Amino acid sequence: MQTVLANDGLLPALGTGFLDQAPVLRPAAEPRLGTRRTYEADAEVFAEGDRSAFYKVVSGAARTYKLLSDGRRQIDAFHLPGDIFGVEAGEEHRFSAEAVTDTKLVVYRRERGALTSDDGSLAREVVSAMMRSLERAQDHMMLLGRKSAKERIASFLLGLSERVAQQGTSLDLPMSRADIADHLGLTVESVSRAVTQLERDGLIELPPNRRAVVLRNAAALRHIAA
Amino acid sequence: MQTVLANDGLLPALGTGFLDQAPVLRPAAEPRLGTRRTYEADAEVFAEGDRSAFYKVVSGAARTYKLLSDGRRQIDAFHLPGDIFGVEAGEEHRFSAEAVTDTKLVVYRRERGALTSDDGSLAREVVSAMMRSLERAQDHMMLLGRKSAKERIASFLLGLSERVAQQGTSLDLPMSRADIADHLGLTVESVSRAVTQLERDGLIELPPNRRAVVLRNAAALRHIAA
DNA sequence: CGTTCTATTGAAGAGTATCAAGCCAAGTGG
DNA sequence: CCACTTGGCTTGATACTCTTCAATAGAACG
Repeated sequence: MQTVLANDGLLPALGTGFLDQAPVLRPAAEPRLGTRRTYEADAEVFAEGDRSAFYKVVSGAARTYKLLSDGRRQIDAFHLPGDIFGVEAGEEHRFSAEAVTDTKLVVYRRERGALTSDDGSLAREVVSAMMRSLERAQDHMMLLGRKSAKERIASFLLGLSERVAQQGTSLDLPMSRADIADHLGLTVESVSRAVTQLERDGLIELPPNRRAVVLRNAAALRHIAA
Repeated sequence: MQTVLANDGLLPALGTGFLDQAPVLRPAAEPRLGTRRTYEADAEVFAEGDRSAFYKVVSGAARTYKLLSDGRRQIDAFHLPGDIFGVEAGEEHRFSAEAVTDTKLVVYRRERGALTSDDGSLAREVVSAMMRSLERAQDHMMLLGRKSAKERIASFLLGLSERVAQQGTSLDLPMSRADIADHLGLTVESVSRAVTQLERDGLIELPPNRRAVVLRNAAALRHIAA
């Protein structure tokens, strides 16, 4: 019988320094299980009610979202290379997922032994991913509940830039304005106006096609982000 | 060496039916570790930056929240009897917690062995609590990002009533309008207006002190909640 | 019975949504 | 290589929901 989540490890782990021991971004570690799949832009990865599995982004980006009956959409998160998403408590997904652009994922199906036969690093990664999701969700609730449009955009751009970590260079925006709007609880028009405003104020700079951003004044953005 | 998170259990558990095996509400099972503490209304349980520990509500209610520098507050969740809160990835709490009313909690400090010497049921409860938090957070993001004031109030009341599970009877509101407002991303005035509106429409009924609700027409509320 | 705190109600204003063009980049076919 | 089309982004005008500011009402407590 194989111990799944580190013996002697997890709960202290849940506590102190767990993430340090098992960084989520480990491109080096080739998973023993899981199959690589390619999705083209806007392709469905899974839908609400599908039997759950989880996924790790290799390249591209994915969005997870929920819909109301009248079509209103809330994108709870964008998932970038290295991120794990789709972890669920139950057997079925409670939200849907799609590729934002052409995307490669590793799919881990929940078959018996799929994780137990591993050395546990994937298991740790999964728990770590879950916690990371929770932390992001908490920050995002603050954004959605209490921040203005401008503050939301500033927060979003800063958060994205921290995650891709290419300081100084241009930050790619793989997602459309509609995606950003549905993530930030705004309309496309409000997103556009806030972005334009920040651009006019000289805090950011955008190329003609508007699908990338250079953060000209990250300090000022941080100040705005509140 | 003691296995912390059920051997052979956790990851399939993360997958299928884990929650069924380890229901969070188990008032019967007396925890072997953890100390009971009493807090009076509005007392601080922990603050952002405090060394993390986690807590189980015995009676009363707690709120966890974050603040922006200018004082705007977002209450990410209310915690009712049976709920576990305060689980963190790092060593420090990333948000603050206070008692909503006079409240009794069991405090589990993260000392080495605090969980390992247990039979694992607490560990399972903790992971389960984390997942539950994540699910609630996802639903709450939909509420904050996309629902109207009236929809938010309807969702909130229904959610609360499902959690206390006293169908038909009066639902206690231990928290103030300000708390509700900061949870739902509204102002006290908007909360009050939406509540009054639902009352005028005959969907709910409130006592003179306005600190409880009877759901007169749950079906209609569900329809509004979207 | 007054004080205090919370909740409600009213009026005015701000911020974002909605509706409607217009613009521009990228792709398509001649 | 150049119209033409298409889809996403931006911009403008107006509407509406929620906030803000202000006052009143009501419950709880001494």
